[in-house]
Amino acid sequence: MNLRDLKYFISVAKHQHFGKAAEESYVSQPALSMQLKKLEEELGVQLFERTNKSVQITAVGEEILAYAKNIVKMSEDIQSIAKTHHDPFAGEIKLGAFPTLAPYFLPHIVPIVSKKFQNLKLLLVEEKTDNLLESLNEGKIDGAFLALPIDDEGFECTPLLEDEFLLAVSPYHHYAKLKSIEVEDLKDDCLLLLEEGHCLRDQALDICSKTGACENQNFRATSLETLRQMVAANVGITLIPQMAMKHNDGLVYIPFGKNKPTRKIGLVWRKKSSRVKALTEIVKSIQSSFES
Amino acid sequence: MNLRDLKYFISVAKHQHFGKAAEESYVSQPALSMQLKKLEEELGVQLFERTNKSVQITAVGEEILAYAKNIVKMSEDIQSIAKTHHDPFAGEIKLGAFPTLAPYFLPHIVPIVSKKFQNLKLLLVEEKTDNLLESLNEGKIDGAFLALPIDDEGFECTPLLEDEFLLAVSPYHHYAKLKSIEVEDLKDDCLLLLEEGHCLRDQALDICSKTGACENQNFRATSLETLRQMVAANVGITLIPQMAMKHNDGLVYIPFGKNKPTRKIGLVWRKKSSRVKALTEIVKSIQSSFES
DNA sequence: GATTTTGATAAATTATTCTTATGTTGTTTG
DNA sequence: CAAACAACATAAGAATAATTTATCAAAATC
Repeated sequence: MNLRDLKYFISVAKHQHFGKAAEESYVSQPALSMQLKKLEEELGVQLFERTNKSVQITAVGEEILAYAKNIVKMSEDIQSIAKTHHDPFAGEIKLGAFPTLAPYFLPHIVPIVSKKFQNLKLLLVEEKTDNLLESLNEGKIDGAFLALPIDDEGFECTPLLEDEFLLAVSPYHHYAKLKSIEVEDLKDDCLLLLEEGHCLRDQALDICSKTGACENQNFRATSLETLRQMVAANVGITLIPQMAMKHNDGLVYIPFGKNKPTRKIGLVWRKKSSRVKALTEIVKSIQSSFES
Repeated sequence: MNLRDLKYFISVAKHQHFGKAAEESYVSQPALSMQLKKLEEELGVQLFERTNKSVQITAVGEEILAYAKNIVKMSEDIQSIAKTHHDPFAGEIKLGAFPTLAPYFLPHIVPIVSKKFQNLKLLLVEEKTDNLLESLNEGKIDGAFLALPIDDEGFECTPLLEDEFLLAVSPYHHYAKLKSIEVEDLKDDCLLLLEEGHCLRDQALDICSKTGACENQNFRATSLETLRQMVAANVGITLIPQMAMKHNDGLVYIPFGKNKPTRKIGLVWRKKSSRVKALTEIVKSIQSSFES
């Protein structure tokens, strides 16, 4: 069986005439006759009763015709699906971001991207980095906004921005009056950190280990907002990325002086991703939005 | 696009491996790779992301996969439909008989045929001859029990039996005592006949015209049973086919002597009918039932 | 009765698809 | 680290399949 044969079949059923069907199918009449004969032989049933006067579909033919029409329709559906996806800037694209980035970053870039690519549906996922990498690998998402570097040969990473860490303290904390601070000054402090699995925690720990600062072992926040509340309550101090900084949230943010600790944010995708085109264009549009 | 390509596609999606898919499809791996590549080019979308390590279906691929599976399933449905109809003595067969034959003839032959061809569903239609011929031509029915001869080149006719006409009279009629009668004896009689369109009427008129008998113009029955009632009420006399004769119906049936008028009943079908095999076998089984 | 219509058939050509052999790339292993 | 392996892509020739043109045969029309 063959899609083409089914189309011939449908055409003959429609016209009840081999010649007209052949014309409609842009083939010669013998070609169509032969294919139809072959189809009948393959199925072992007679699809039409032919006389010189008329071509009549049989009962089995009628039954099969319904299926044939459905099959051809679905094959056309496939082509139309392909066509809409043919435009790389159409269809759905699934992006992820980790939890300490998503709520502060996505609200900025989503309007930019969706305005530029009107036919692109952005589906967003907020997950911890490890889960995002797994989803990426499994093809569940097309790209992820992650803290670079990502060490995986299968991935392509494009840096987007460098996000500065600030020291967040309560207004009543003795650091609150400082205009700036150095990383080394923290060597005797204990920082409040997020629970395991957050990359922000790892980044902060990394900074701590370089300076001698330690982690407050009594508490681990489950979200950055919780952390913010804890600092406001003067339970301790922490590092907050500039992006997550809020004005009038009851906290004092102290910038670092010379060796500013930062996190580098970039978009990551599978090298062989079928959405490479869309992803690189998304990166471009985000980058140009930073320039203005 | 092509049914085979879709099968290849489904197989690769299933195994996530070209080699295994090729094995399952009984083709070489390059053949499968090429067809899939062609399919991708035709559709203008990438169906899989390929690395040496893994084969992953794309989002579009996933979407198309669902359709492809459906298409392949339906093509298998077609084959199974064909297979069940492959037995020429299976499925439905539509037969017709005219009204003055159907109620007396079909009850005899239906049990015989349906016992012999257990998988054959008999659908029966009772219509006047002209309508049956039209239905036959249009393929609405596969065969018809008609009074022969039928003059149509497109039809095949097989005679089944010769049905004798008897003269039906009331017990109070002056013919009632006769043991037999000749057609010529009716030359001064007026017969009760059926309304227009019944072949029995035409047959009776034919006999009348040969003998000089006339039709009773005051009344035309709509069915043979009505006619029987009229004769019983001694309104007139008529010709009744032997097949429709009843015992103890209050009528006297007088057989004709030498030149017995008869109607010849046969099965008629389109020469090119797809059910020729079944029809000829049905004829055989009916004929052999008469012998016993 | 000649002509036209319509589907079937035949032979040659063209197109497609397959197989085998080989290439390329990345991974695993001794 | 090189060799072997695994997996998909590519190439060329062979095998299949489908198409076209020409022709036939049956039936219908004028």
